[in-house]
Amino acid sequence: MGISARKEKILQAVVDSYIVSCEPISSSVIQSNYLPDLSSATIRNELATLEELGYLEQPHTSAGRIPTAEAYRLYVDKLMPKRKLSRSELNIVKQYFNHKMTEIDEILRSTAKVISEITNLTSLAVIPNVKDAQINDVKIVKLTSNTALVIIVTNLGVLRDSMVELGEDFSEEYFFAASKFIGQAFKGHTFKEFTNVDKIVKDVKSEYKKLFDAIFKLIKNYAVDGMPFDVAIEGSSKLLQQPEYSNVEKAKQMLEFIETKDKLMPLVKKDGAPEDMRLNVRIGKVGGGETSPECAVVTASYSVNGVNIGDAGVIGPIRMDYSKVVSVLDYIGKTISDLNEEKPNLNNPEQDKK
Amino acid sequence: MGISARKEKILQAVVDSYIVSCEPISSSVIQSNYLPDLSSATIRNELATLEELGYLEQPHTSAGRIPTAEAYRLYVDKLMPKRKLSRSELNIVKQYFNHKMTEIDEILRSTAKVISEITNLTSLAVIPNVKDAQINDVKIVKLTSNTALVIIVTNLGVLRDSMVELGEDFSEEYFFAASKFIGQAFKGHTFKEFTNVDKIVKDVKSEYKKLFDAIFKLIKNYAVDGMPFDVAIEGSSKLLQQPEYSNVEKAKQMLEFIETKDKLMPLVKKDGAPEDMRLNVRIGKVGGGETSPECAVVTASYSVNGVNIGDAGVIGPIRMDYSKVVSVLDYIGKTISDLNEEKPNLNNPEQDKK
DNA sequence: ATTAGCAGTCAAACGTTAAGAGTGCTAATG
DNA sequence: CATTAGCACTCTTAACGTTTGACTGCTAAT
Repeated sequence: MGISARKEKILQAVVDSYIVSCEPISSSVIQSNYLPDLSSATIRNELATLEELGYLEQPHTSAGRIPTAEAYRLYVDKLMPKRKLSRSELNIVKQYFNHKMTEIDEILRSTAKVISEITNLTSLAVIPNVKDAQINDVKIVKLTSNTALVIIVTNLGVLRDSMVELGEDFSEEYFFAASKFIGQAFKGHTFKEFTNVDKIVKDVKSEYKKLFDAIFKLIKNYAVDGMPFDVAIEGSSKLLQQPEYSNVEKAKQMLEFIETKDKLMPLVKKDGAPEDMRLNVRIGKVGGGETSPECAVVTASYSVNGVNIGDAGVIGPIRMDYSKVVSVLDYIGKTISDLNEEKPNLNNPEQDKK
Repeated sequence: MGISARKEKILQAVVDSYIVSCEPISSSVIQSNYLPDLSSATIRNELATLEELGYLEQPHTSAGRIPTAEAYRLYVDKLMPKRKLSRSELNIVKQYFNHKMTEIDEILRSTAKVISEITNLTSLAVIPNVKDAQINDVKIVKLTSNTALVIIVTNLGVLRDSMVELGEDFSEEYFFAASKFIGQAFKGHTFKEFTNVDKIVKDVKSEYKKLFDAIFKLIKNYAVDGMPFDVAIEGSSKLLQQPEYSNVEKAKQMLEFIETKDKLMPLVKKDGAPEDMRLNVRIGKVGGGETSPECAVVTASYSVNGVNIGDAGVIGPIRMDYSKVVSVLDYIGKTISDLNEEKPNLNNPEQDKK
């Protein structure tokens, strides 16, 4: 039960136009730039109905129309033109990803940078969880008399190291041997498998019990909470380039919102949408609560080897170039997947430069 | 060859006043709020001479005076009142530092957060170099067939790990043994000692030669370049609270400046000032070049155990509460030094809560 | 259903005026 | 000679009224 094809065309014209100009669109510009075969009066009639339907609004009686959140929604889902990245944009992406990346962190940080550079918007990248990552090995290294460093090697890369504290003073040799034993115990399993307490706690040699328990607890934490909270933000200043934030009050509200990273986290998780959908588009009062500003968040889930390593995307005014954003996110998604020829040392294969 | 005591009093009144109001200061407010025993006419005369001396300026003929960069300079060096932190401010600092911090990164990040929270300004913290840190141990852990992870334990904390790549496939036992040997070789030395190539390359067992060389190169890099480039920024949105950035253009320029972290780095290094001076105050065109905006940067060097671990401070409009900023930086400096009772596991000693 | 044409509306731009804040100068004072 | 009262002068800011021009909505014709 949609709207007529002509209405769709007109709506698309309004959104397309408004995205670049950020000014109310009049019937005459639609006519001259998009639909020269229709009279402006006809377009005016259609605009009036589109306004009744909730897709458009007028700042005041004698002004043009601007799209509502509904209009953007429809635009993204149906009307938006598919765009290819330009040669130079492709090159920018390639340059960012043509060197080695050892840490998940680094990949996401690069992703955020390149997204911001190409879209000219503020970008964000999060590491939501490593639940699905597979543990390849666990290494334990003695640091001081009662602390040891635990390194978890996964199929995605090396995890930010964690400290464990033990009451006793064990030797380096003890940790070396323990590493081998404990590494074997976890090897091949995903973090997710340790969500339930009592799995795989089979026959732990009593001498390693304490250490094993500490590391088990560590891994369980990863499985439950995901990664220690990390959001990378790039290009905050890009926000101020947008005319909707020429009002400092609005800009401040938005910047504050972006800075409180815990409010940002839930936005990249798609609610309701099917799990396999890679793209997540939120338009309007994104945070739900009253405090969250009117804005749009477009993110994509990125995978290496079929395993989700995180989400990245943009945050900005509702009026953004969705078409460009989507194509950038899409292309980067492919590029990241391609990164992964060797594990866990995610190199970019040389033969890529065909 | 300074200015008269009365002029200093008046100048201080202007700066003090302007810092809170951000509006041109008239002779009458100085009289009523600061120097009731002088007539406004006398103050006007003094203001006129102070303007000739380059300490003040008028936005237009019939306006009050605002301080120049020179005035702030004098204010900071001489006129500024010494302030004590309030009870609640002290508590904020304590709360930030009352849990364990294992990594240098973490300390600086916390420092940036607390500075921003108390001063209500954008803060920054950098890790300029670890040249003076002492190496306690070096651990090498096998990751994949041809890569290994190197962990350098210093008296300040654990360094962000680095990857080394070796042509051959060595066993875990090999790395374990190599760790012991190589750890011994570097133990007790500071990074600085490896600036010159040929020191301490005494008798390396030929079997470890290759690995040793790789790690030696790594440590030399730390010695020369310092830490891999890291600047933490907190509270960018605080910038927009300042009236000088109610103009979006100015705000954008400033945010962009803050975001290009490589421009920020040189600002925390004091040029010309004696090495032991902990405080670094820059006022005016801080970056030197034309592109850098008019602003002020106040940073302090922080040390643990007499070793410099980094610098942190604030960046904001020239009109900032220097007195408060200096006292905050000072107090935090002391707090950080106190953190270090155990090494390298920088715990906050329990007995601190007297 | 479409469209030409026109009256009506409203924001933004402009010019004018008035108010008010603050100075510099002059002349008087101790 | 330093200080100060007093006043004329300057310049910004706010307020107000007017004009301009951009669009629309409606009506009547095709």
